[in-house]
Amino acid sequence: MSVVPRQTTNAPGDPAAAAPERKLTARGRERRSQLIDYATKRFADDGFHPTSVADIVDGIGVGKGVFYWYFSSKEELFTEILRTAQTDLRRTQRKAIGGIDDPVRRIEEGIRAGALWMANNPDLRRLFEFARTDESFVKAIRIGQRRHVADAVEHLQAAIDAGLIPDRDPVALAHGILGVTNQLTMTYLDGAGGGATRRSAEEVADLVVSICRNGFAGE
Amino acid sequence: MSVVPRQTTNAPGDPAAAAPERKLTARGRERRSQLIDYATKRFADDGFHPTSVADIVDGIGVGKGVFYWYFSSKEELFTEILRTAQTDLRRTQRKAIGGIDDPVRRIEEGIRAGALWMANNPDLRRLFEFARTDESFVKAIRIGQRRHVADAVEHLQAAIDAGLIPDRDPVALAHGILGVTNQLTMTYLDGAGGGATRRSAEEVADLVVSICRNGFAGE
DNA sequence: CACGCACTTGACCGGATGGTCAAGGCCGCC
DNA sequence: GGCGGCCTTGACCATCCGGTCAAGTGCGTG
Repeated sequence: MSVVPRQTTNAPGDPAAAAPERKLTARGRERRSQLIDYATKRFADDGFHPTSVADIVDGIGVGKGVFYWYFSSKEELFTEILRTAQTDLRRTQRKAIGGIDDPVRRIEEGIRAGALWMANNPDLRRLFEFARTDESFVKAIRIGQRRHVADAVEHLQAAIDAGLIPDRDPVALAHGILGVTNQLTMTYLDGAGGGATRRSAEEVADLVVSICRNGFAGE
Repeated sequence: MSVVPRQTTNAPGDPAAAAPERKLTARGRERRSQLIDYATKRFADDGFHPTSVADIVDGIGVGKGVFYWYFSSKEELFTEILRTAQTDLRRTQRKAIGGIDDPVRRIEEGIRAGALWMANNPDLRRLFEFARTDESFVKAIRIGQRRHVADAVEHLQAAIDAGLIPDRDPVALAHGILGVTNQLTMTYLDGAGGGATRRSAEEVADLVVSICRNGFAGE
């Protein structure tokens, strides 16, 4: 019997990674979550490539078949983690700016919520960062990032239209905000701060907002 | 023809992989550069882990032994690439602010030079980004980043002392600048810009400087 | 021209990896 | 109590990987 090598290439820009889509009982759903949680931790700690499927199932204490009962491949698992994380981040931000009317405050609270999410989910933040550097996942990450940027642009444009902030390229601004958020949360909350003082999540969020609003020279 | 056992390894008890440190002829130096250049490209295109030593030597068209004649391991090669890239970036920035006295202009030209370097060395930028996500290289990358931040902090502090910019945490500011530079060069110059307009390296550098200086609200 | 050393070859090794599968256990439901 | 399907096992497979090494090749030098 010939071995089917790999099922990739469907429509361009649409990575397949078909999930098994099985009927899961309560027990099954629990095991699936367990796999996702444990894998997230291992991927964040040791990296995606260095973490083998055997590492994951051994760490949980189950047979290898369990993994492939719930996921069709290691890539699919990772993509699934990314997708749900992006959804959660977006929901968190939307909720944070819920009842606010002032566009500038909407921007600021959105930034703060984003920074806090990164601070509270350091594993997922690391996974995002890795995914941006790996050809296999770059596409998946960009879908969420594009949406993320679009959300921010909307509020920036509203503030510009209302004459509340200067008229500058809102897309570039949105990317700038993203960059500051990533870098500062990593530096101050992931142990990457070389000699930098340790800070709480709230302090870092305030710092991010302040820098995004004023830059280094703004009044 | 008897062969005297070659003594390639250095002093015993040295656990860390060290460079072979051989006497290289002109031909040898050229080969070494060729390996570094080709590996840089492959690492940037396909990723560090997915690129095997066999890929590298096959791509160049030499035997596997050649690789291990010049480098003691794949990790050592990568670390070497990182180190020389960091040195080059720093030198470029120092040169760019050479004859400038005004602290604010020094900051701005430093940022611009950094952004231009990233734009002109997209492969190395990607390698930096990956290295930050991999436990094995995080330490190496942080050495350079710490120095990079320290340079920026020095100029920011000078500007603060001269009363030219507001007195805000210069370390956080420096990290913010780094984050903006990385994100914008990636977005606009690495093909990661989802629908964003294509821009020249100079335009992006100006954008980075502007955002770092004023944020989204600064006048 | 001959000698020695820088350089190159490519088969080979032990081990790890992603993924498969036939077989068996377990649980809920009739 | 028995049946069917969700779940689990773990040996097995083909392949690949980083790294080694004995055996050359060819160039610079004396």
